[in-house]
Amino acid sequence: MLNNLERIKIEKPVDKIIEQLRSLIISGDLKPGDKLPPERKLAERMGVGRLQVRDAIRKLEFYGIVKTLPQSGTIVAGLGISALEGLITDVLKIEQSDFKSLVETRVILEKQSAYFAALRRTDEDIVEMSNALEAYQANINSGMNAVEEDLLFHLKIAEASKNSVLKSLMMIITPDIVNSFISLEVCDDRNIEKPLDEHRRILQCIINQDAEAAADAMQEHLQDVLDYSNQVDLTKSKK
Amino acid sequence: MLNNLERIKIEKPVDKIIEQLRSLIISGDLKPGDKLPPERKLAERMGVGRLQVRDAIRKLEFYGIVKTLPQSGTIVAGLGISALEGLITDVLKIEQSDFKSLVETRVILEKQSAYFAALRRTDEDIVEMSNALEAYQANINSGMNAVEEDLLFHLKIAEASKNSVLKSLMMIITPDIVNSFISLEVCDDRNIEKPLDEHRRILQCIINQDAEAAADAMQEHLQDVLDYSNQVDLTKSKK
DNA sequence: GACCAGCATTTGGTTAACCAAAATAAAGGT
DNA sequence: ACCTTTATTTTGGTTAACCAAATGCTGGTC
Repeated sequence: MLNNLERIKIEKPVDKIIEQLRSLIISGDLKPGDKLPPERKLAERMGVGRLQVRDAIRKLEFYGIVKTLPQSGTIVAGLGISALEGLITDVLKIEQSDFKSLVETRVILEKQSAYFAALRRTDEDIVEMSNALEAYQANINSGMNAVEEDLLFHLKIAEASKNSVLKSLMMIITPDIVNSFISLEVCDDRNIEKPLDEHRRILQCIINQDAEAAADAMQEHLQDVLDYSNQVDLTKSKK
Repeated sequence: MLNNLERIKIEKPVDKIIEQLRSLIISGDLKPGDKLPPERKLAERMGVGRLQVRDAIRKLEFYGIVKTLPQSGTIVAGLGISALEGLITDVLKIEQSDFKSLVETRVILEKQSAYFAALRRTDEDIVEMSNALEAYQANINSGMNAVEEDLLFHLKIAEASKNSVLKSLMMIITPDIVNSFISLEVCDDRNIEKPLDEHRRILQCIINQDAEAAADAMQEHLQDVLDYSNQVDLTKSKK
């Protein structure tokens, strides 16, 4: 309904600064490893406040593009110029991920997560996953919204996979998943029993340490969403 | 050599603030959707400067946990409390990812990336990937370090996969990969021809639109690193 | 009584001044 | 001539004051 309003182009000032930093680096004389101009100089040259430059550097540092040493300076990290060129532009666009890519990637991560969880789960992991599943079931039975508990169950699987990066990436895309689901109104109240059964089946495969079956069960569980995302993509392409 | 020095526990103040915010949210009365205390109150209550609270909120906002509206307040985003509990703790630890998880996850992403690239690549993508491969080859032939060009080739494959999220995630973990490689000195100068051949083979599979073969070629290409990461993991567990 | 204009307060955003650590330059001693 | 030591400048980090927009309140008007 308010999707039309979302298109207000908010060119946040920090993004413009990042863009200028990008051209500064690409234009040449900033090899990886040597330090870029101090914050004051950058602020002055770009005609903006120093705090905004600071924020831009923070964001770049968060992505590992630069490394700032206190009271010493900010250096560009090991990643090279050629890679940076494509990198920074997409850092800016990382939020506007399209729904299809989002779901597609989620399926990949979840499948592997279930696969590794089946191989590596401990007894404690089983308890955690079972508890999450029960909370999910309880909310469904009382007719409440169970989106949180649904995600919590998937998160517990990721924990059982013993792969911290896999779990972190899943958590990174999870908020986008939720937002997309809400805005697209996918979470309608039909099919309240089916996902519950699928969750139970996934858990059973993990308990049995059958990795292939767990991955398949997860694939099937997410297949509906995947199909839906393809439909959405088709309808959106008409716009 | 300086790995011993890396263990200096730097409990950055902003992380402590995030931790306190977490307990604030979990402790109860902050339902998702309503706004948390203003920055000044938080700074006063925690006994820290306001700018640090500000940075913590920025970081949380970046992860989509909260949403800050200018001149109005900061609200916690849609994601629920139960999910947040596990989420924020790992946001703090997202940087210290262990090498094995890093490589393992990279293999997953790269395999799928090659798979989709084979299915969806355009003629323009082929040109881009070929150029990256040539640049890689040129640097190798002249005896220079080709890490950047190596990654650039993989990045072009991700672009050809037409999955923006997949590409973004790969770019998120790439800096960590590079840092780990450097600190562990994996990139020794032996085997300079083998990866080049593997790159060519991967590209050929993608051009042929043979998705399975492309994924297998990528798997084989990264198998050495994967094996090495398992060794490292074993040696590190002795420490 | 409902509604709206206008004022005061709240709140995130911004600026400028200041601080301490680090790097650099300079001086002095060997 | 070289190294050590010290003083100065540079640099990121921090604090406090200020700004503009947004919210809530108040009083008046219809």
